[in-house]
Amino acid sequence: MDPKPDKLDERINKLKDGLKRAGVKATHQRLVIFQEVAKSRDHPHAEMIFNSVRRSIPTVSLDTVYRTLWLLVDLGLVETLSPPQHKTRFDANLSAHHHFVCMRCGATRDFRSETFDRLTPPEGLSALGSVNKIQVEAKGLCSRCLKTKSKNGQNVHGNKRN
Amino acid sequence: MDPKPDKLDERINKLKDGLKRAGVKATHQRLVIFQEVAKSRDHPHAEMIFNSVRRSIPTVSLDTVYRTLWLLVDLGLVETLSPPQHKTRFDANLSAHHHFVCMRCGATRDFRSETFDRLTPPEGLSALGSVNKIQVEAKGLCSRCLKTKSKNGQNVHGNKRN
DNA sequence: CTCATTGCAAAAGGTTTGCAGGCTC
DNA sequence: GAGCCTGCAAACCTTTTGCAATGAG
Repeated sequence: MDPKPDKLDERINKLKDGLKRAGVKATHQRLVIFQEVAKSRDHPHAEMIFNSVRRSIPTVSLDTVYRTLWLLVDLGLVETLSPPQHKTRFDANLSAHHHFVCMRCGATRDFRSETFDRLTPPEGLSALGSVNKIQVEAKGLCSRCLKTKSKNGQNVHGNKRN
Repeated sequence: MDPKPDKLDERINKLKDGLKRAGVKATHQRLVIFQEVAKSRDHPHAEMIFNSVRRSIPTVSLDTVYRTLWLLVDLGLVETLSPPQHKTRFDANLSAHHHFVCMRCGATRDFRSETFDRLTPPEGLSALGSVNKIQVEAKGLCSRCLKTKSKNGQNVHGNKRN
């Protein structure tokens, strides 16, 4: 949640470390972009980040924000909430079930768990809004992506993301 | 998961019911589109559905698929896996946490739960792939959307859908 | 000084919309 | 037969890419 300043500093150092280790340059843009993601309490999308960053770097461009974000994801310093495939997926199975999601290609499969079905929202969650369902997401890599992982680098079953 | 035929029939009837009750027409396209979503084991996106539907209705258009899917979502007969906002969201908080997601506007907030942190993948899940993290998603409507719900119909904080 | 990185502008997906003809009720 | 639906084409919005200029190491 709302990271305390010292916690934020710590993260920034981790970032600089990570950048150096990866042999990429610690540009002003990268530092500011990371800082904006790290200090936000919601999970911003690229344009929200773009707007915050613009306050300190008015000339920054949206594509730099995207490139930096994906770089940080590749370095393991930032994660995406959902797979990087902007395709809406549909579900006609309205009974209780849970999802295994491949964070590389976005493939999603149901799985059942009586234990997970019984989970209830923790105290205080209702402050954020109304909860309709509690669902568990197992995030990882599908067997297909596991196979092609080393070969193609970041490539995804015929999709390109570089 | 893989729905048995009788189960599928049952769903189709539920669909026809729902359509009639909503006072919309039970066109051939709608029936086939729903059937394709209902019988697929993964969670297809519009184009996958489009391709399946094309096998029985070669002249169907992609926008009809979209319109029908959103209609079914509005009628509560189909759900989307993630909010209908194709914007990738980023997260610099790598420690264990869980998400409250507004299915209307996509707003996402962290929440903590020691109980949820201790969940482990059920037996057999590894058949689908490797699991990196287990995360709980509380899906619902954020307080802001709860307020504007009745007023604007489907509209979302300045975004337009429909 | 050198090469990675940026900003720009244009392209590339995915999704939505306006309109005229077609089909359900 | 009336009006909802569909298909088409074009628009729209988010994200990606090619290129020349810039700046970090």
